[in-house]
Amino acid sequence: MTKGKQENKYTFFDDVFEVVKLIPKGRVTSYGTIAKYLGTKMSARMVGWAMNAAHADKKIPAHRVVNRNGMLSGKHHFETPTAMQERLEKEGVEVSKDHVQDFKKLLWDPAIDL
DNA sequence: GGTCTGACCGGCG
DNA sequence: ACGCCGGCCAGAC
Repeated sequence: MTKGKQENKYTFFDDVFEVVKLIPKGRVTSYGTIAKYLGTKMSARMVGWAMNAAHADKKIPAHRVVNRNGMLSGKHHFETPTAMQERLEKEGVEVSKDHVQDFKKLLWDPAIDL
């Protein structure tokens, strides 16, 4: 069985994509929150890395994912350095100086909403 | 095949 | 209060 199937290989990446896709409009979440929901709060870096792959999938609202400070840390990775902020504002999220206003209120926790 | 980095977080000095 | 460091998983060279 050691060389059976590797179906469970993409658990982490896949889980991240699923959660990010489930983020409601006008709501934001943090890398640590997702990682914690997956059970690996220490691997918040992986969540960000998963977003890198998510960039290939336009169905994944990576702009709704920010760091724990509510700052658009990944904005620099978007098409344009302002695309992330513009999109968030378009969805009703107030963004100022690359950081989400009322982040605590807009913070969407999968463990709570699900 | 081994090494390093990467859109982070939390603890410690 | 601020700064530094370690930790996790996976992909790229």
